[in-house]
Amino acid sequence: MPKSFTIKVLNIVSKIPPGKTATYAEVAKKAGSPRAYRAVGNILNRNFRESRWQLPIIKGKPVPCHRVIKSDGSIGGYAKGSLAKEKILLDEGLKIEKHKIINST
DNA sequence: GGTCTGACAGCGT
DNA sequence: CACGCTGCCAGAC
Repeated sequence: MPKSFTIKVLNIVSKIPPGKTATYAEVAKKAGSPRAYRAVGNILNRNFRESRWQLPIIKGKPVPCHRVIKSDGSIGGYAKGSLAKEKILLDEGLKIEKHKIINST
């Protein structure tokens, strides 16, 4: 079992399957603290920057932090820019309308 | 060791 | 319906 919350978050995010997305609240919840969504975003942001703008590797697996979105389904924020994040999500095969993720319908 | 920040979420106006 | 303020947690300085 992980030692720090950061490891948990990175681990969970790295478990997000392609073409899917997870909200900060979900990640935080799975990390053990449903109210730590603030910390989740903070961790990912810092981690991404510290990783030299590349996907951080946890347990030998990349951490697609761009798959983490807001609870409203909106893109939310992104170190490289919400627009870039949206573009990546589109490339993942997700459907985006008005800067918002459309999961099934 | 205390204090401020931050890629959010929820409620109120 | 859109915008604003507050509350929360863990991390970094």
